[in-house]
Amino acid sequence: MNPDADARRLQMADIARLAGVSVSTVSRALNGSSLVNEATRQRITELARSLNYSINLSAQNLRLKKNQTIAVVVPFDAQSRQHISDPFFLSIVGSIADALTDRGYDMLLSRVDAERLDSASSLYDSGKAIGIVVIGQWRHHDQLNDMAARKVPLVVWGGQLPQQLYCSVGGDNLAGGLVATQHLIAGGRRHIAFVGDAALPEVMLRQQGHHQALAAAGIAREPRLDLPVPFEIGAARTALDGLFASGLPVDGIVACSDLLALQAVQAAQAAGRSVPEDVAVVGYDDMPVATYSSPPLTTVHQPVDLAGAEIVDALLCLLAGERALPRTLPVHLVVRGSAP
Amino acid sequence: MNPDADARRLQMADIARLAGVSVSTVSRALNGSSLVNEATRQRITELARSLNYSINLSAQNLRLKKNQTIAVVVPFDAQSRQHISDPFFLSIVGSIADALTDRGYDMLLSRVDAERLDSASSLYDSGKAIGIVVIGQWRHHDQLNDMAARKVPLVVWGGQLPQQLYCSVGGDNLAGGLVATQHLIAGGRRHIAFVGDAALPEVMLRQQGHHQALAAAGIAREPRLDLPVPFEIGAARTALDGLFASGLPVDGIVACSDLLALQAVQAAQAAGRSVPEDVAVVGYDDMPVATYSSPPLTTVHQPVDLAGAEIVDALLCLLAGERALPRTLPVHLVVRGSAP
DNA sequence: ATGAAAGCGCTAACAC
DNA sequence: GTGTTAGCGCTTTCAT
Repeated sequence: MNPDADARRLQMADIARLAGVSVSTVSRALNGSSLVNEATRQRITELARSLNYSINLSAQNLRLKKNQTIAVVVPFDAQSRQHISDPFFLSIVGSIADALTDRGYDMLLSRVDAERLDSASSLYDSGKAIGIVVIGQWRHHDQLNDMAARKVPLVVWGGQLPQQLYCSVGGDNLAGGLVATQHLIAGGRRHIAFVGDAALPEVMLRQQGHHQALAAAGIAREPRLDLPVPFEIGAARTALDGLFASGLPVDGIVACSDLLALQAVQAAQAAGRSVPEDVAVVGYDDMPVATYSSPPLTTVHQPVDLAGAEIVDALLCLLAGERALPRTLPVHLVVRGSAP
Repeated sequence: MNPDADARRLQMADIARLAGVSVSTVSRALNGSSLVNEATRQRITELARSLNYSINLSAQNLRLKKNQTIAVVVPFDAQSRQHISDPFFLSIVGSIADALTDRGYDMLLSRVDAERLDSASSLYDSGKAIGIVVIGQWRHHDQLNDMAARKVPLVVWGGQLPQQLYCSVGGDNLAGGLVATQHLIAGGRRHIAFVGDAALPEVMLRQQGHHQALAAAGIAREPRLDLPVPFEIGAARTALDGLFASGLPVDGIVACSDLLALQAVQAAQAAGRSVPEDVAVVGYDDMPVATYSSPPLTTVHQPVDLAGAEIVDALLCLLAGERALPRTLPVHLVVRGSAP
């Protein structure tokens, strides 16, 4: 017996030999061509299945110049070499995975340095993927614009910015920031802190909404209440402790993620303030954790399930050669115990 | 000018023509072969980069019979068509993504029906991936064994079982269940509920540890204190409310995830019991949320960062033709407010 | 209805 | 050192 006969991968020629037909017939049979006799088609399909044969995709893709792989890129912070820790980003990835699976595409998950988002385009250039989804704009709107200008099929989860060449899909950040702050104001709060790094476009838009709400209520802006903390875990606590220690009056907090909101709750409690009585807290994202914390978080719900589908649809438009317009998805406030 | 000249993808022949050399020379230059003149190598590399050329991987893979893609499979519950919601599974995926990236592999993320884990092997059979990582055994140890018997390079995140043909990597579930319950017993608790579905191997092992701890302390098992609730969100609350309504004495809870623990805390509080005074709660996983809840969760820490590296190392062993033994990673209890 | 043969874009003997 | 050539496993004309 050939020693490596079972180690070698089965290929079409093997099936053809075993079925006593030519490879072309096998190819046709397996692809459901109507040019092949129904009986032989059955026989070949059967044989292939029983031998657990399946087509070599590298060869098929090469021949058909086809590829069904979409790259999803989750940037990481190179300084801290930190893992994706925020549950929101991971949920979005899950949602995209579902949408791609439904439409018969494969998903290549990769991570790139958040400072070099444009390095993601090598995934496209190399033919690994036919399109790219980047989760978040981070600080490099410009790099994303460059990629789009180079005709890389690209969709970005994030905020919609002026002068934007790429297609973005994201929650309505302006509205999110607005409703969060409006809710706190309606609850009688006047000294509202904003927790999030406005260097990120999404956060900047939320902060604009926040400022709009303040202005509409005739509340003067207090710059020291804007805390530019990153999403990465841990960094926020110090800033929040500092806020409560500063003596600055604070009776409300708008945080840019549920995790940040939970940290705000903790910091407040550690400083001897009760939530929501002394300080009302509004989170962002409405992740499962928002329901199960004590008190449960009032938070801005982002439509994660919808997000994956919208991102993928936009990308497929792009791949079909159509123009894909940026999409802004509706958000809404979910009122729970932390800010009734 | 050729109308679709710029639409067509650049290929080696183009570079060769432009550089005035043959394709083989380009191939050699781009692959850093020492057989090519340093000057021409420079020139070709330069040219290729300036034109943004990069190798067609389908062709390269076909030719080299190579492939650097690992499939990571996250099962989903077909009945509820539920998304991956537990942050732990998503963290593991992130950790694997990091480990694969570090080692120069690509990660294909896919989702399969948790009842048909074996369908994952088509990813291997089709050549999409050279190896497979399955997150969790779910109820189909047997299907995983079949895949391994069919020589699919496979590593499974989960518990180590007897009669196991595949390589598993997982936290030390037995020890985890043991220390969680021991800690509660040391704190004077005698009526300890266990929240998790023992039909899943990982949970079963934890439950064994739990029972061992009870036996060692001479505490009789009360079957009604074992709550077989699934990981999926939401289902647990009813069971927990039922527990507290039943009149059965309960002064401690061991939950199989931090999310389940948070729900236990909520259910206890809703039933008028205070945590940790009336009921002490221990979670599992030590996700970020455990730190930021109130009270913060005492929980069994799983080494997520290590997990990705171990899983990938095991798979690479397998791919190198070596035997990969199951690996059990150390866990430890992190004591916080919910069970001091 | 089926087979023979020509490539898809790349690499690696093998020549020179 | 560089070019020529023969495939990798598949699909698809073009014959028959």
